[in-house]
Parts: sequence; C-alpha cells; structure tokens
Amino acid sequence: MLETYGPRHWWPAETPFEMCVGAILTQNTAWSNVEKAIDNLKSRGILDLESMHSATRENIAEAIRPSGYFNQKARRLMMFCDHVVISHNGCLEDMLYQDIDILRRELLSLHGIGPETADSIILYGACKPVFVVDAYTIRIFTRLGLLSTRDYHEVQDYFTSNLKEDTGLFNEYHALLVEHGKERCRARPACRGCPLEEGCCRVGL
DNA sequence: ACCCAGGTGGCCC
DNA sequence: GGGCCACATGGG
Repeated sequence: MLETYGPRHWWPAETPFEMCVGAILTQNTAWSNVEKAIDNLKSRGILDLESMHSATRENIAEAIRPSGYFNQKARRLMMFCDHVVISHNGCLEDMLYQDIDILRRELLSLHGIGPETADSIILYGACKPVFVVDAYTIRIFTRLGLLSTRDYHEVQDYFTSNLKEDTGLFNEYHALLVEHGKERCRARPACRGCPLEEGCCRVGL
C-alpha cells in the first residue's frame, strides 16, 4: 500500500484542535464533506477552542451542516470544548499529553466519542502509539481471511500484538488502509477496497 | 432512485 | 454480547 499510494501525511489538520474537530465530524461521513464544514468553521472564526466554546450551538450547527448529523455533532463539539475548559483550564495540550490510558478513559467518557474517535485523537492528536480500527480495516482484513471478529478491541489486539509499537507505523498503516478501503473496485464497482481479485484495485496482493 | 461515507448511543432481547 | 435504529449531507 505504501508503494502504491505513497505516504499519506496524516492527520490533515493545521492544529491539534482542528484534528479533534475533524475526528468528530468525520464519524460515518465522507471527508470531502468534513472539509466543507472545517472551511465554514474557519471562515466564521470558530475553529479554535476559545471561540468555539463561546459560540452558539446554532452558529456551530450551521457551519458544520455539510458534514451531516449537524445537530448531534454540534452538541458533541460543544461538550468536547466544555470538557477541555472545565477539566484542563482550557489547555488542550494539557489534556493530550497525559498518560495514554488516562487520556483514553477521559475521551471515552465524553458523549459522542467512541473507541475509534478516541484512538484517532490519541494517535494523530497526541502522537501516542495506539492502533486505530475502522470499518475499512475490518472489511479488508476479513476479506483477506485474517480476521473473524468485528469486535473493536479484539481487532485492535490483533494489530498491536503483531506490529512493533511505533507511532509512525500506526499513523501510516491506518491512513493507508483508509486510502485502500476508499478505492473503487475496477471489476465490480460496488465492491470497495477489495484485495481478492487480480486487477481489482491498485494494490496487488 | 438508489448506495455509501475515516461512528456513536439508545434500546431491545 | 449482538441486532436494529436514528442521526443528515453530498457524491457516485
């Protein structure tokens, strides 16, 4: 995948806060829609912790409308901001640079942040070695016959017990799996990220 | 007119 | 623990 696609340079964000916002906005949503939402937040001047924390829910919701689930996600973003302000004196870095297990439990305690969003923030926001599992990862490895469970932590254990614990490796691997998973199958367009047929995708297996 | 997208939480059994 | 549902916009 690395040879085919090249380094992905993830996460596509200019600040840790923007990274966290993107992680929430991309839940079950195409990244192209998230980009529109991020641009709207930026042009409204509410893509930093203090500004978003003091913004109204309506203003946030209107800005992120293109990313879908905008009412739900506006609340989730506000709760994330509230948490950083209340529990970390408004300093996101203080939150991110904690012990990795403490940070994970803290993120999971927030409404609307589940295992994938939490791990994305830990890997790409805090730069700590946690393997991120998503729908593409499960689909690709199930098709390869290497996975027989869809349980998040069982899948995660499969990777972390077979890979060197390395932030750079985990960063690139997950990003490449997403790139591969998005690729449309040449033979059968309905099939994405299918590694099973000759010439089906750009990655030969 | 479909189907899917870098999930999560609630509810049911 | 697993199976369904709501949440919502935009692109193929």
